Amino acid sequence: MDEQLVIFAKAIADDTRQVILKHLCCVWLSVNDVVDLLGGKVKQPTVSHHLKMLEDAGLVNVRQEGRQRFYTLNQERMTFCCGQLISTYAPDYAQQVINPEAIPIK
Amino acid sequence: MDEQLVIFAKAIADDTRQVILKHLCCVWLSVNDVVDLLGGKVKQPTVSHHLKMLEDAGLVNVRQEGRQRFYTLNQERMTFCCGQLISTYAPDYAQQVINPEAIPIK
DNA sequence: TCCTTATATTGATGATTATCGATATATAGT
DNA sequence: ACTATATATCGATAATCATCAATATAAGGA
Repeated sequence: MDEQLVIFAKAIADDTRQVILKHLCCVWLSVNDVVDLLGGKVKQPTVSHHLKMLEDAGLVNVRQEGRQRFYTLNQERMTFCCGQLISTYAPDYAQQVINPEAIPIK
Repeated sequence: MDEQLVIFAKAIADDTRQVILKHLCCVWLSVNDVVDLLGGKVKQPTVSHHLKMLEDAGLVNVRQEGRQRFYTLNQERMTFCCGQLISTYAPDYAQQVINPEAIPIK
């Protein structure tokens, strides 16, 4: 059993976290930036909690700057995990769908 | 927000269900077949519950035969959902990694 | 040093979910 | 019709998890 794939799935198995991931795509945002972008739907401690889960799953990169922590989506990791999912649960498609050259190692 | 992607993620966000999916890869199994393959770790009602979740997510195909229900992994659906994940959360990789010709429509 | 700002952590609460025993339903065989 | 088998559903319970208010930590500026 690939424990990593379960951790990955749990990390994205929440609508709030998926919204956060979308906001973190291609940009670096501080925690409060994310809180603001969510428009008051969730408070800061909740956002911190979600970001920690995403960090534990390797789905975000983090950069500390002074007292702020900036997060961004880790597209390599996302791609790798999806590649693992397809290899494991869609082996008949893996060959056709995936270009192994382009899949990040880890 | 793509609700389907959250449903998909929730469906695979459980280790028992991932084990079940692996057993259902490339073979048709009855509910009791799955129960047996899990070696007494989970009872039949629990397996039925998991299979229902997987069915709701479209991740398994079902075939009724007499009083038995046979399930198998839906690799097309798995591939489609992973393609959606990559398109959404790894757009910079989507072009290189995915062969759009090979991705199932839905 | 004191105050402010940014984020993490703690503890509690409500909601969701995984699990099971018991039971219902449905089908096949006798 | 009766029995056995296969699966689904129900109701309950325990575990997990999302959320928040309060507080701790840590860093920058006065």
